[in-house]
Amino acid sequence: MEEVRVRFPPSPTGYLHIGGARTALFNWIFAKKHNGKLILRIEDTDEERSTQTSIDGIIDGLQWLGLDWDEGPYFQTEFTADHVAAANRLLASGHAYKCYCTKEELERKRETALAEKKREAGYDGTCRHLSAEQVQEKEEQGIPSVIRFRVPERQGTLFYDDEVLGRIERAYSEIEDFVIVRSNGKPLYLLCNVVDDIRDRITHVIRGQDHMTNTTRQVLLYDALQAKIPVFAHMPLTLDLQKRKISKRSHGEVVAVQFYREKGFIPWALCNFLCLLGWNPGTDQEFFSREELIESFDLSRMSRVNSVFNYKPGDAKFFTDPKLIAINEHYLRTMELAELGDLVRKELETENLWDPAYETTRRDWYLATLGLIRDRFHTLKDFTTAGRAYFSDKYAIDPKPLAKNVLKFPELVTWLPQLAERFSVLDTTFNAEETERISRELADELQIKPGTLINGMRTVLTGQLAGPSMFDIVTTLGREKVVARLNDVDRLFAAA
RNA sequence: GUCCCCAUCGUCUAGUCUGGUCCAGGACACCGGCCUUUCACGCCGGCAACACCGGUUCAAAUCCGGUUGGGGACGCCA
Repeated sequence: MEEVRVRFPPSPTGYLHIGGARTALFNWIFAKKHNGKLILRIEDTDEERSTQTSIDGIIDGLQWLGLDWDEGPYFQTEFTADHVAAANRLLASGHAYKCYCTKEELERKRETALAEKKREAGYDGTCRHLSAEQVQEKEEQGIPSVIRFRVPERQGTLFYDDEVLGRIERAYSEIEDFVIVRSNGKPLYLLCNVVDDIRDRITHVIRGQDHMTNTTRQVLLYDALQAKIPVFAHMPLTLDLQKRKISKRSHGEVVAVQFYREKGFIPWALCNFLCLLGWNPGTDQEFFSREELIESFDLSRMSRVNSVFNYKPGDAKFFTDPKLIAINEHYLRTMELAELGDLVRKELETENLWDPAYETTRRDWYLATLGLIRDRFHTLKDFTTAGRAYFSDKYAIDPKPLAKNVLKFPELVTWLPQLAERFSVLDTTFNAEETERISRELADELQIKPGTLINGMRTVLTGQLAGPSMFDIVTTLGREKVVARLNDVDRLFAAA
């Protein structure tokens, strides 16, 4: 059987956004599923808009997501000779012709057509039937020209069979003679893309529905170049709540892959979310390991309906699609602790909170602590913010619990040190049961609710309103830190 | 405007090809309850959709036609 070869061909004119990442993901899964190859090709023929920063960002983003490729990155501009040769072949075989119409002329024609509101398919064919003499004359005058593809003057429709959408048809008469080479000699996307796909022996072109009109024209190109037409699969698009195509321009960083990296998302969680946009396995399964996704994936289960990225600007709680957050949370609290440990390590390192002992003598403590605190967290960032008190003695006290659980009870300034004193004599018995017993006992003696002591303790020890069971916190932190922090309670009153 | 694609809960979607098991299933979000020293997690329960009209049929979310709605494309961008 023929080797499956797919490609991801981003144009480096901006960062990698989630739509592009989704396209890359589906191609990646497809390649893996069929033991095929994924080719990364940077389509940088638009010299004015292509940037190195963008190239780096795209590659960086793909790597972060864990989407690896088998060949490339190739750069389209390195194959200009191929593209020009193909254009010349088309010219020689009569599949293309030189067009001397100027940009300005065409623009004027377009505008008048638009004004009359009866705009027909593109180019009017002025240069299509130029005689050899006329062409020679123009050449001698040095009039610049572009190369246009000569769309066959056929009755009926052109069609191709899309793996997702079924048969797609379009009347030949609806397809204009499109430009394949600019007047400066630079070949255009439509041609380059086909020439490269032929050279790279691409078998399946999996891309967005926004390419559908390109595909009909490219099918013509494959025929004219006498190459086998690949299988096309047009995926539904991802839109915003206003049903607009998502883009950097109108949506900003929330659609950038980089944003999720900076926000502390787990790369695979983003992939998992993305694969559910326009695809489902036909079962109720929503969480997939890589292997499971590759196993379950099938192009035939791709939806034909555009999906909406449920993002509401200005929402403090749901700063991106709530389902994406939910999926990230799911992974955060169910993934292997060792794996989570590696991800959190990076967070701790950037905050200078990493202790090498977490890899050795304190590894058990490190992983157990992550397991204790992760249930309440949303992203990896929470480990160094809300969870900071577990890894550092310098942590902020949230004003809300400070007021509610501490300042409201001024006597805590003596109660908590009292508690600390009783804790301090505990040695091997400094465990959850004993610390709880002692705390309740003291509350009883002071004739206050245990909650007063417990909640005050939580605020002082972690700076947080909420957290794990208080006595798990106490044992995790250890006697020394607990005693020190409780004794230090007066600083909170002093500061207030 | 022209061509192409699409149409199930607020969002992601199952079900449509092969009509009956669907007074439409799951997930997220939301609401309520349980658990609890806090907040979560977890568990239980609830709210919520077949765009509209007509046709075919004993029977339509499912097939057909139309309407409406949405999207995409219409560059010497990719």
